[in-house]
Amino acid sequence: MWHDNGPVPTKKKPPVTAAPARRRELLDTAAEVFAEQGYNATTVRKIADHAGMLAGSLYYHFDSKESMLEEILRTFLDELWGGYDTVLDAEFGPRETLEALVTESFREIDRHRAAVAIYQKESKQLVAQERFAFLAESQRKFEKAWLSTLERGVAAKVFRADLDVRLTYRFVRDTVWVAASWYRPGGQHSAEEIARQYLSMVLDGIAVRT
Amino acid sequence: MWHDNGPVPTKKKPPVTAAPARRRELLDTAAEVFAEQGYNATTVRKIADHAGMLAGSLYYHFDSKESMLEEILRTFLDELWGGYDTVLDAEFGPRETLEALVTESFREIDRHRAAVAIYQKESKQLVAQERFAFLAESQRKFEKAWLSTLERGVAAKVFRADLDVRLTYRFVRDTVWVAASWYRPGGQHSAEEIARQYLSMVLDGIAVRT
DNA sequence: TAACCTACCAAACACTTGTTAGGGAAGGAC
DNA sequence: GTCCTTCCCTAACAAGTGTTTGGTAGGTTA
Repeated sequence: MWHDNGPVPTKKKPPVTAAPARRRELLDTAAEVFAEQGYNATTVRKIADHAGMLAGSLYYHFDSKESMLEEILRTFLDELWGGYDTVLDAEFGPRETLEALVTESFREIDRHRAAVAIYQKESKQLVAQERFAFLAESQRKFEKAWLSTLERGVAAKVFRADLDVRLTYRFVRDTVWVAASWYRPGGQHSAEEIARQYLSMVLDGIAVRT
Repeated sequence: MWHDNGPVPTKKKPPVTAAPARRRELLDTAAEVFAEQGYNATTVRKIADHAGMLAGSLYYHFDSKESMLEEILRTFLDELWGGYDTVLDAEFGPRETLEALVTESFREIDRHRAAVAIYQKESKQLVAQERFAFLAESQRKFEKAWLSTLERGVAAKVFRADLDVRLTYRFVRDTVWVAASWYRPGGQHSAEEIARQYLSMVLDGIAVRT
């Protein structure tokens, strides 16, 4: 039987609340390795190598490999929804909303390339675990935002009436996020340029108008 | 020192040449598990479970987990290029070629859903291994076929002149293959229907023409 | 009947995995 | 000086990994 003896010094003290700079550094390198090799194929020893330390030392900062993954994804989604909510709250017209969402997405890829790649590759298997239930919630919000934008556009006659909005949603969603697998910040195209090209394709098509 | 004693009966005789039906069955279930859980997260014991046997028994049919993966991908790519080459050899106009390639791709997803999902998820990390060099070759052929089709279209003024063909190629490629992650044969839409919707979006855009 | 082949099982192998426990060096606070 | 905190190392652990070896039930062939 246990008695509640107040804040017992149970073990070490992993700094959970105020995130030190070192913690961020380690998460960044971990995200890089996860994105490059895949989560399951990444061993904690590889992460430690890239960080210039030994495997066990990681457990001073984090209490499991999985919790590193969770924190990486949580941080990314928090910032993503910061940007998205700003767009959605502005209550633009459907076309402008779509343009802003796409542009914002490519900006997030620019800022969180590794996290997006991980999200895109692993989220499908992760949502099954209750620990990663926040992924499912994010996906629902995401779907709702996009579907309602497309439907508003069809209703306002700015998008074509014969559109299958669910299919269109899937196409747009996938194309946008999968870009994280080939996008390199500082490459030929900026995030805004890619967004412009993509929007021009999706909105007006690649065929010459006759 | 060894002497060459001719065709020595080295070990058992794994049936490499003529593929028995059982082999195909096992590869199909393996592909299913690989696609669902990811290659690295899939243990040979899980594959054996799904096949109703024990892990060691798999090694009567195959000589490694990796060789199962290789055979799955090889079989898929062989059939894929069967379809693609037929389209390319027909020498349609650029727009018709693009339509045929997209349609053929969705048909392949319909037939090899699991293999496509694996290919899409793992190929990037696999091409580094020399064993999977055939993936790189396939990617080169793939890129060449698409780029030349797009360029032909721009030259013939059936595709817009301000198109960034490399970006367009990436968008189309990704959207098509990533569909394997949500497509379910026997679902609401047939492969041809999805192809039609997708082509309508890419060619003519989703915006209403003004 | 005897020999053989096919397709599997049972049990182990060497190795890698994520994780933990204890210790210690460096540096600031008192 | 001593104490304490931060950050890392050394060394090991148990569980899980892909793979191998030897055996065997059942059918086919000679």
